[in-house]
Amino acid sequence: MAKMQKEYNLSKNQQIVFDIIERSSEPVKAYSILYNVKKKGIKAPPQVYRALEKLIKLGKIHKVESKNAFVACKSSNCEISKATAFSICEICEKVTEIANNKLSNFLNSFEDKSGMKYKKYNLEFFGLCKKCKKT
Amino acid sequence: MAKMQKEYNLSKNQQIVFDIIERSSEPVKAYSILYNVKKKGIKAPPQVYRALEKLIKLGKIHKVESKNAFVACKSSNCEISKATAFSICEICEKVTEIANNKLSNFLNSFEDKSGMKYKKYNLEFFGLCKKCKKT
DNA sequence: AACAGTATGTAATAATATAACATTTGAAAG
DNA sequence: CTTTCAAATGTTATATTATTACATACTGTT
Repeated sequence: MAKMQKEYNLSKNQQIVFDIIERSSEPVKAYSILYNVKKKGIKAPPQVYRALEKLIKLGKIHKVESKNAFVACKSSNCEISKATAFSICEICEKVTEIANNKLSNFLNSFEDKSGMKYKKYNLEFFGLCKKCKKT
Repeated sequence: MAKMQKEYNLSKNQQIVFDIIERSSEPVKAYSILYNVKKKGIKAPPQVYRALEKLIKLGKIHKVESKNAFVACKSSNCEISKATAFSICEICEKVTEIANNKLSNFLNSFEDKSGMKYKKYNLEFFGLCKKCKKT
């Protein structure tokens, strides 16, 4: 039920693109999505990019900037995408969204001397994941 | 003197590219650099991208991922680029590197439950700068 | 039915980045 | 000084990522 509520107002193309991203275990690139949805009638880049743009606005996906790739948002309450953090393994390239209250509280309330009020942030951590650290 | 020490081991192309970026008051895009260095004999993208890659490795510039653009590092002690934070105005697009010990201490020591050890991070804050907030 | 806002389809092209290979340079070691 | 090796350069071509522009269709109001 909660799941249906999350998704029932997506348009056809938005739903198709979202499904691809949600089912992937790793970040998906725009042209990889395009390739995978050709069979569903989506043929051209703008169709994909428009869906991506809307999904980001809705907070259903995030863009991992350092990889130009997209992941589904894991936190069900992430209605609007304004605070994102990822951990990225430099060897296996696994990307995980970080859900950590201490981190988000710190960053959401962060202010520096510039007098700028921050509404949004994106943080990407790089390092070695558990598995790759061992090898 | 300190300045010379900072720069004397850059190669010709690296120095040319670095000069462009350092003199700019805003992030510079790779192809904008390319356009500006044609007169200096740099003619092709790989020449620019190779210089950028090296300069990033040296910590002399950073890439602002959300803008695909490059800025000179402001903190003179930033020998190796491993911890970067920027504030980005959503209206005027001004980008400023954030140097804040509380922030960098917090992020450098951050650990989450994933067991991943972070060596590096990039953080981009978005909001309205002082000027744009008023208008 | 008329309207407004959103979404779609399509062709073309812009912008960003890398691959591959030949050549040159510069510093260190013999 | 010359051999050597890593780094840097020059060059052509191409891969990858993203947007512009414009025509059409769908959806939910009034």
